[in-house]
Amino acid sequence: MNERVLIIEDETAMRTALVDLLSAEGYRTLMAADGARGLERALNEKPDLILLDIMLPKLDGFALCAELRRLANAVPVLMLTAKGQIEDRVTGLDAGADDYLVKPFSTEELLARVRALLRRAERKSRTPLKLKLDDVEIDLARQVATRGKRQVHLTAKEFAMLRLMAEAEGEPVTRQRFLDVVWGYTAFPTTRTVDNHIASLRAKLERDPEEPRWIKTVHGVGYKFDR
Amino acid sequence: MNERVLIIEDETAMRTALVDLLSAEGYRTLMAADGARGLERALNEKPDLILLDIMLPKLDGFALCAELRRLANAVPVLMLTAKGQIEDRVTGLDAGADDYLVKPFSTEELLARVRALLRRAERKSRTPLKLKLDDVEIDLARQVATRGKRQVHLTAKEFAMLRLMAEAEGEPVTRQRFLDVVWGYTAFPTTRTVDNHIASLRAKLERDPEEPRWIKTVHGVGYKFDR
DNA sequence: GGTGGATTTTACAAAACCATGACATTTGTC
DNA sequence: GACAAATGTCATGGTTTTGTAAAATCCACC
Repeated sequence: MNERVLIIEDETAMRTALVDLLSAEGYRTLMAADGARGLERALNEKPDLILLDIMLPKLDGFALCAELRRLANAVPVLMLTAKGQIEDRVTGLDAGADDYLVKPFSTEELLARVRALLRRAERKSRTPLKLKLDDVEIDLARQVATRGKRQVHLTAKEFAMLRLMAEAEGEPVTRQRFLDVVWGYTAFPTTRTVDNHIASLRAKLERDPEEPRWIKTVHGVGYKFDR
Repeated sequence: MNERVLIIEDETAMRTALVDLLSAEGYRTLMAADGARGLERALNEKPDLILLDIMLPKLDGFALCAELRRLANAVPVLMLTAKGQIEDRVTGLDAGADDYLVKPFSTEELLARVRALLRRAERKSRTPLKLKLDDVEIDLARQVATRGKRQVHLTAKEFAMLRLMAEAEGEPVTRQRFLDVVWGYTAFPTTRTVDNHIASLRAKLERDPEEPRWIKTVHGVGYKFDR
């Protein structure tokens, strides 16, 4: 409870408005007026969420976000963009933002997104970093999998898919969502590619890949990880 | 009681007419004259129902509705469309509207739909997300059913039919309603198809499918779920 | 520029799901 | 009980979705 939100925004009026709004909602707020300080506070104070303007002195929002991700910081980022400032959401999301909002926006709209992002993050933090499937152990953080003593080699994509399913906590994940999250918004493989990776995951992890115990198909929807 | 209805409509005459009509019927009314404000009020004030014009300044009805759903807001939406404005109701229902009405409509027609939607929503909020039938447990939200330890596999259509019957709370559901709700307004299978799906539901869920304990036939009407 | 692994595409087979109609059985009515 | 209408059930076929192997491509690294 009482999540901490870092607001990185150079316009004073907007910044204080955001602080007031979020404080009134019960969030604790932190501020920064330029990109360099913003990055510093983000790393130092580990907020639960960042509201990030794109146009910023010193270091713009894209660069800041990309740098965070480069440092393996997974804090949820909600980008704020003036209309027309950004051609397509792709750029922002590629830099690693989790959602974006076009100014001017209504307060409720903002709060709804903030809540959604925090909920998603909460869920993420709840998912264990290790999975056990019969005799196979998977360390999602370190990207290592073992069957008994022997190492099982999984590729980066396979780990990412597994993590996404684990975060879904048993809910099915659609093929489209696999593509959006694992592949990103700039790559466009066919949805059949997903099936192939599922097949290889099953081949490596399931006792009987023909009758999967863990990675289940949800016909017409996608796949789910069954505990 | 005293449900709150949000009216999003740019034509002043129509808007005041709707407000007058609904107020006279005992509903509390809220208004918005364009899509952006409409979305804001919808999120802020959480009405029990929204009357939504399609042609709107700022943000049209389809987009508004789709955005609501994206934010996981399930408020019932009744779309109002001028004749010829919309080729098929499918588009609106695809955007997540619950019903639609073509202008000009009679006041009684409108009130009937409003009542129907509110009743349906009320019911929905009352129906539990899990059903128990002897040893079979059904989680309608996650779409998983178990008999003892073992999973019982139900198809998407079967879950949808079960949910519809559960929401009816023991009232019989007609074959036509099954088709309208589960199959949608674009598919037209014969009513016999419904019977077949009922048969497979019984085969999977009933102890003795010949003498169903839960899924009862109401001769000349349809089927009901008996608790 | 060659090599090896990862990834994607492609193509085809298999499985799941669904719709239909025939025929048997049950129900309601007279 | 006889009849007609409604429902149960099964076999069948068609369509969509999924499984998977093999070929093609990509890409980092040497």
